[in-house]
Amino acid sequence: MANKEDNLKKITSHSKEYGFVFQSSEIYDGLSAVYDYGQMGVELKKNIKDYWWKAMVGMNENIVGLDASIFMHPTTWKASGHVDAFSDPLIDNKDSNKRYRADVLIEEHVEKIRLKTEKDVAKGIKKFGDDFDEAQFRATNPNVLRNKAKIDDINGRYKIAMDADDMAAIKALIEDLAIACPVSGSKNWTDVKQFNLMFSTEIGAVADSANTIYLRPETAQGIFVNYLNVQKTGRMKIPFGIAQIGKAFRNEIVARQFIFRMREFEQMEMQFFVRPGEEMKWYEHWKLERIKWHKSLGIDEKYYRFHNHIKLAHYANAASDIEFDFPMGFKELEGIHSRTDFDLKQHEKHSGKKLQYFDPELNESYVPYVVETSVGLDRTFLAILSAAYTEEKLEDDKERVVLKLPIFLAPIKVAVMPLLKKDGLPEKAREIFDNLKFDYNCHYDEKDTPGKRYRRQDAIGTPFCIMVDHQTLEDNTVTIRDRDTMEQERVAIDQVESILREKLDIRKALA
RNA sequence: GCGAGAGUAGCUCAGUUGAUAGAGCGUCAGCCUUCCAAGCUGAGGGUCGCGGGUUUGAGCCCCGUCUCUCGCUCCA
Repeated sequence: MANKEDNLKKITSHSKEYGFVFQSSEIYDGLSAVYDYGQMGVELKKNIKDYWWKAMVGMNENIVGLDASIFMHPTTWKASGHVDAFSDPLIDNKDSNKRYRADVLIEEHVEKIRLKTEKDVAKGIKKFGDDFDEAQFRATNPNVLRNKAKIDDINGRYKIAMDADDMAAIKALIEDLAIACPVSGSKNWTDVKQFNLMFSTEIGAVADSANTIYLRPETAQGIFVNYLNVQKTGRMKIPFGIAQIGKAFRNEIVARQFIFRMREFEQMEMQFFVRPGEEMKWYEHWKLERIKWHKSLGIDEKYYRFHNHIKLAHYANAASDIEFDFPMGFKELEGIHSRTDFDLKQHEKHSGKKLQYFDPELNESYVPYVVETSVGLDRTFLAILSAAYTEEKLEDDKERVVLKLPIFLAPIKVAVMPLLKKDGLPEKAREIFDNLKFDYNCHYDEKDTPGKRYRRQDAIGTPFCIMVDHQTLEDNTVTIRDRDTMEQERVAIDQVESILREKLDIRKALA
């Protein structure tokens, strides 16, 4: 385990050293949980996006793309439930240093009181058997009534406080109820702090609370509010999907573990609109399709597993995660959710617009059900990087660090190098480089010994190196060196392009 | 937010009881001409996280502050 944790450190520093990922605003000591993609990272990230887009939009006739704005009408987030569900009142116990959700503490307290009543009822049943009139007992027993009044009072105060965003009142409630920390047993609490997980800002020149808008915490809502636009203008027939890649923002209380959990991150998601009643069929379909996509990257299957949710979000009736064995253990990489018609219904309600689809086959209109696939782009990036990062022991106790990236995702596809920096070899290598750069990201490198140059390319995951040597000048052949096997193959220069094209073809992966 | 640890060159780090800031690697230039990182010569690079204090004198001692890392709470 310590070894694996070490691995995350190694990947983080390798990422920095070779220009994959830098910490944001590093010259100002950095900004926690925000990262920038460097010259290599931006290429890898772009290739992942393209590959996903190709698999989702390119390969499916009934899926189209969308690029919705990050800013949306504030009512969007009321409708989606994020305004209410995405803000947690938090409180710390000063003695145990444990943090709790204030609402959970209060709920647990209420639950305790409720259990007392149930205990009393159970006692009554035991004592009086069939003669026990439970309904009457619940309606008249002084203890029960007292407890019920307590609960109503607590819930009432809680609701008033929350509706008014009155955190002091929440704290007062916790103190009045004499709730103690389960760990320290003390009632020594900090003030209650509200953590809104959505970032907000103001639109318009004049700051005014009426103009508060949010940075989207998920890209999905942009799809939902556009679903009818796309359906009508694209003449889409159910079932169909809308795919989108975009940034999302969450004000995580604690966000760590490199790019795994960031405040600003990127999602690749697809909302699939289906006939009500058929959602489970499509849910299963997309679970299979999505795991297939991950496995098409060629990473060992043991890195992946499904995790089915038992506790569901407010909008879902089934949910499953594809988890990846990151350096810090199995964690969520992608979520596949059956979101029912919750979101569209909510938007109908809040907008007053009909968001129904007329199904010619059934000759009826309905609000479609939605199956969502949502994969973290940055997490996919980290997954690929951590699976690719390899420290190899070679003969003579030598070591090499190589990124065994899926070759079609590598930032640089081929490096061209002259064996020596003289005898006309650089000119010949340049010629090959200048031709290849139209089709592939290429590097030209003539500095240092060949071995050193190979290792530099290994470190950034370049799958192929083309070496121009003296024989090249005689018979127009070069060697192509393979990143993973380190073996060289001598081929004619005019075959290089077709060889590369075949090796980098994604047909096999996507078939 | 709490607790713990850390902050000196691009990276990894050293820096004694307080006295002109160091190494290795990397980078760049030149030499060498070599197919899997270790040849030679040279150069560049630091207001020691920031601010204040003690002192003739602070990378080092004291106070404050910021940031990062780890743990806890949270995580469609």
